[in-house]
Amino acid sequence: MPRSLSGACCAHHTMTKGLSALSHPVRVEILKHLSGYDACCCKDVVRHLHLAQSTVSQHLKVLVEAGLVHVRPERQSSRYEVDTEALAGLTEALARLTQTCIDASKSRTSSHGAEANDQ
Amino acid sequence: MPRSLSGACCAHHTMTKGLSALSHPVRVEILKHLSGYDACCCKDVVRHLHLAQSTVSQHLKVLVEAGLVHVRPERQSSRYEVDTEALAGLTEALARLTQTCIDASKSRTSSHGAEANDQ
DNA sequence: ACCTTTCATCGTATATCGCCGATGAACGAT
DNA sequence: ATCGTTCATCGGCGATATACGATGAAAGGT
Repeated sequence: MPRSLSGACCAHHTMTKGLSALSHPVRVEILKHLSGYDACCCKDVVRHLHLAQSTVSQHLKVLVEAGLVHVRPERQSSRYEVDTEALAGLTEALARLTQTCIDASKSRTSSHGAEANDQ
Repeated sequence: MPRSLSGACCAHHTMTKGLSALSHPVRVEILKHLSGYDACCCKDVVRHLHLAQSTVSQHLKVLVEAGLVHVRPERQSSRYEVDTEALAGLTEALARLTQTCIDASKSRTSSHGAEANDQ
């Protein structure tokens, strides 16, 4: 599922969506909390953070929609769980982007690297 | 305020700021373009994308403020350059978070698979 | 001098985010 | 049936993000 089939545009969109989900400190904290304690429910996260239950529910929704968290919608207390594969895939996507930029920079400075010399 | 994380708070904020900067497809595209072509100026990016010059300038500003891009403010044509070390650092921070979550998940499933963590 | 190019910034309009309280639904217990 | 608990969703409010055009400043060419 974390696989993007064709163009890089789709992959970009998937990556930016995931990064957007992790671009808020509260959601990063939620992710760590979910990974630390199994069988996490919304109320559990609410108790750990100091936010309203509706706010936490929305943050969880963002993480779920980004594919980084699985939810088992049990009526009494929904179980939230980190999708470690999706998280690893997102990390790998960012690592690929980083490596692309590094390679491009290195190829410029090693092969010709003419136009960036003066200062 | 749960100050459970004293030292990691700053690191979290840095990471989320960087991820926030990369959470927009246009900025990812800008980053790739900057790494590919040296001596990139704003107008160059404008020509590559189909956005107004002011919009591109703002996106560049976001990348600069996140520390992912260096700018040499030459008046005629400011030079933008990817800070590959900062980008690598951000990637590493995300990789650490991912590893933390994976380790926590593995320790739960291997040692004690207790799921009923109800209060 | 004048004009062009390039860029940053301002102002504005729209959309989304982040937070909250309130509400209703689903389930267990009494 | 009546509570109590848990959770998702709605509506609202303020703040931020995204996009644009317009403007001004700096440097170079005429």
